[in-house]
Amino acid sequence: MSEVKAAGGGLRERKKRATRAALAEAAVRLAAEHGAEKVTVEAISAAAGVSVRTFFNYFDTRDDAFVVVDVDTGARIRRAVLDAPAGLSPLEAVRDAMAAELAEAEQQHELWRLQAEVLHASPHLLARGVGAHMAAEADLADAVAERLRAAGGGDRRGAGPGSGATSGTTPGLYPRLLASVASTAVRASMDYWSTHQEEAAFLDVFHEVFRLLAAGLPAPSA
Amino acid sequence: MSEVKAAGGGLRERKKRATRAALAEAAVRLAAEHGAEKVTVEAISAAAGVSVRTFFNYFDTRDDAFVVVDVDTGARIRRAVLDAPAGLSPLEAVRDAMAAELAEAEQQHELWRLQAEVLHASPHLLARGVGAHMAAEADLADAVAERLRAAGGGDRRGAGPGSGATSGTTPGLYPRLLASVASTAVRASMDYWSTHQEEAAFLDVFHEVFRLLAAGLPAPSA
DNA sequence: GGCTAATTTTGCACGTCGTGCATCTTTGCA
DNA sequence: TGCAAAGATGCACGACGTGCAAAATTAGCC
Repeated sequence: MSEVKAAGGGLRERKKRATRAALAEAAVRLAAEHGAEKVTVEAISAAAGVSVRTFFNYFDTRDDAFVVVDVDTGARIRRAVLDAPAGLSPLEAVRDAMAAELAEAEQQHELWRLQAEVLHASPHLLARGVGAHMAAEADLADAVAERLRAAGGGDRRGAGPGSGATSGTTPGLYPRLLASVASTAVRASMDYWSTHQEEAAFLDVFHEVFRLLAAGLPAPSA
Repeated sequence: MSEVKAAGGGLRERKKRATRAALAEAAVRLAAEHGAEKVTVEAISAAAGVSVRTFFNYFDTRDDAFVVVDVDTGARIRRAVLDAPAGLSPLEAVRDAMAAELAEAEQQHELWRLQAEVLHASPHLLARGVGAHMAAEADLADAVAERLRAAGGGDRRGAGPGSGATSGTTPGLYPRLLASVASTAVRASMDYWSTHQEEAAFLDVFHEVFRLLAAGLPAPSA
């Protein structure tokens, strides 16, 4: 079921990662050219030089190939949130963790840009993207809850179940909200930026979005 | 392609709405009982007393049946946002519009509850729900932009493209962000509430979420 | 009631998706 | 080199989703 191991030095792991990347890239390029709905699994597989059956060894769904997310992004963000300076608010910690990750992702400029176009062209895939990030969202909520717990020390008003979480229990309302809102913020930033690529840099949009969130989404005229 | 007309007195329209509702209800009930993935279109169609082909006359996708959203919810919310008292902030206007809509939805208590369970059980469908609300999200962004334009009058700092929108142009960053964050807030509320139905009323969770948003998502301990 | 036109439902054929299973090939290791 | 583990492939099969044309239902009219 699309098992994917973390970075390993072995030749096997390396090849698997390469194949997965090749499939994802082929999917995005074909979708950018012909439209996502017109791209069959057969075409993607052929472009990547593997059989159709193999495609489904890497992705559970055709659409997953367009949305591909680096598997250990979640783990890195979790760590960044936990390791962030104690002075930062949860929102700031999450912002910085995501910014670092996005800056990295933006390095493969062309492919990322193509993907943004593809996702923007068919909202259907945007939703799939949200789904792909949903597990990561849960992890993020956990990380936030744990950070709260660490910061709160003995007296952890609002960190226990109800608005936070003890490690091992399910996160409360606040961590979940923060995680989902932050994910949405990324999506909104990408969506806006993908239609204004010439006017603004993505990271500028991203930071403006978090500024608005931290300010409580006040009317822009005020 | 899943054409659905607004409320009409004709016998034809009435029957279409009834069939659609019957299909959606059958889908949710079957999913709640057997798990969403195990429910075939054939089973849903049989339960609703129509042919498989007819199912696809009402829904583009099997999953759409689980996620069904009242088609003119979007229009009602738009109107509520525009008609809200001038003293309310955009966030408050959106909150109240959504609260009214959700209070209405909660009237079919049992079915709504079942649906919440089904969606929560398979995150896959939650994502589909987001997708279903995506168009509504764009409408909401438009409404927010228009409200800003109306409130700002001649001097509409931040309402024009860039952070708002003139009616007819595509919404700026702020309206899009507000719309997507508000939608996410609803989703987060439902998600949390669906695991705490005994402890808290849904609308209480909902209002707490918007309180947190308006406060800029501060750490709960502060 | 009966007739006609419009709309809806239905069956059928077809292509694509996604999965289980058996087999073959490649990799890792001694 | 030879053996064991893991991945790739082909094949069969059920389910999804769509176009098309025929049958059934409804609305409007006499």
